[in-house]
Amino acid sequence: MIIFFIEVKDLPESWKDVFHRFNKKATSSRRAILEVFEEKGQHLSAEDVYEHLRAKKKKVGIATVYRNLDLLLRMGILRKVNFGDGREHYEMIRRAARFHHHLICTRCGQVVDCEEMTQEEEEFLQHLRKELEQRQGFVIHSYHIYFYGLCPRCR
Amino acid sequence: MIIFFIEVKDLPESWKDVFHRFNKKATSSRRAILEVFEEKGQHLSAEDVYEHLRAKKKKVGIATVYRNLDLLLRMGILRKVNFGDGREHYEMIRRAARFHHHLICTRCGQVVDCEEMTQEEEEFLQHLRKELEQRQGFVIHSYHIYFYGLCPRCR
DNA sequence: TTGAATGCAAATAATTTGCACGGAT
DNA sequence: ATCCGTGCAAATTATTTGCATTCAA
Repeated sequence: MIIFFIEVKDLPESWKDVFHRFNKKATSSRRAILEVFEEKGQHLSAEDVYEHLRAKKKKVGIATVYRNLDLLLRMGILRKVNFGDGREHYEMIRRAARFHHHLICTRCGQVVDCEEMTQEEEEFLQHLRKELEQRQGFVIHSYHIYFYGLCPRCR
Repeated sequence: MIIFFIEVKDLPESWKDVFHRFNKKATSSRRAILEVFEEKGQHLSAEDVYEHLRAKKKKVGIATVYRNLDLLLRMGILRKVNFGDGREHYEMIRRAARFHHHLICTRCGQVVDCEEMTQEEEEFLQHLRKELEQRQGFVIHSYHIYFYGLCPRCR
C-alpha cells in the first residue's frame, strides 16, 4: 500500500491535470501544441508551431497558437527565448532538464543548445544570482545566457 | 614629444574617423543618434531614439533611425538586447566598459543594468566560453546574461 | 447548459523598402 | 559632381483583438 501511494505521488502530472490546476480547459489545440514541443523540441516560433501543426493535419488557427503560447508561458510550461531574428521563440521547461544556454551564430543564425552544465558552473551561477539579489533587491527566478559567435561552418 | 605622441595615439578615435574607416559618411543623423546613446545611455528601442531626437529638435525619420541602428550594430558600436517586450533594444558597447548583465522584472518590465562584475565572475565566464568553443566548435565573440525576477517594488 | 476557447478576418505594432531628393566628400 | 544617405509613404512581418461559433466540463 505504501509503495503504491509513493508511486502514484511520483507519477508525472498529466497535461490535463496541469490545465485543470490552472482552471483552464485541456482542449485539443492545447494538447496538440504541447505535442509539437515534445516531438520537435527546442525553441520554436509561433509560426514554427503553426507549420508543425499543419504538417500533422491539426487545424489550429495562428491566433490560437499565439494565445496558447502566452498561456503556457504564464503557466510556467514554456519560456520565451529571443535570438534577435525579429520573432519570439518558445521552448519547454522540462522538470528534469537543467537550464541550458544558447549559442547563436551571428552569421547564419543557427542556434545550438548547450545542455550540459558542470557542477562548478551551476554553483557559480547560484552565487552570482545571490549576489545580484542582495545588490539590487530583486528576487531572481531564472536566468539565461546567450553566447554569440560563428558556428563551425561560418568561421 | 614622446609624451605627446603617446597621448595622440591613445586619444579615442572620433566618430567621424570611425565612419570613415567603414567607408560610411559621418552624417548629422548618425552623429545625433550616437549623441542620444551617449547622453541617454542604456538600452533604447528605435522608437526611444526617435523620441529623444524629436525632443532635441533633430528631425530624423524613423526609417533612418532603423537603418542606422542596424549600421551601428554591424560596425560593432551598438549591440542588440531583448527584454521580451516585443521590440528590439540597442545599447552602446563602450570600449572601457565591461560586459554587463541585465536584470528584468517579469511583472513591471523594469530593466536594471548590472555593470560590476568581479574578477572571479569574469574569469568564470572566460572559462565557460573556452569550454563551449571546444565542445561546439564555435568561435565565441560575446555573451549576454539575462536574469529574470521581481524588482523591489513588485515583489 | 454555459462560459471559456477557437477561427477568421480585421486591427495594431514593429520594422523594412522603394524612390525621388538632398548633402557629405 | 557623384553617390550615399535621407524622408516619406507604402509594404511587410509579427502579434493582437473583436466577434460569432464551437466545445469541454
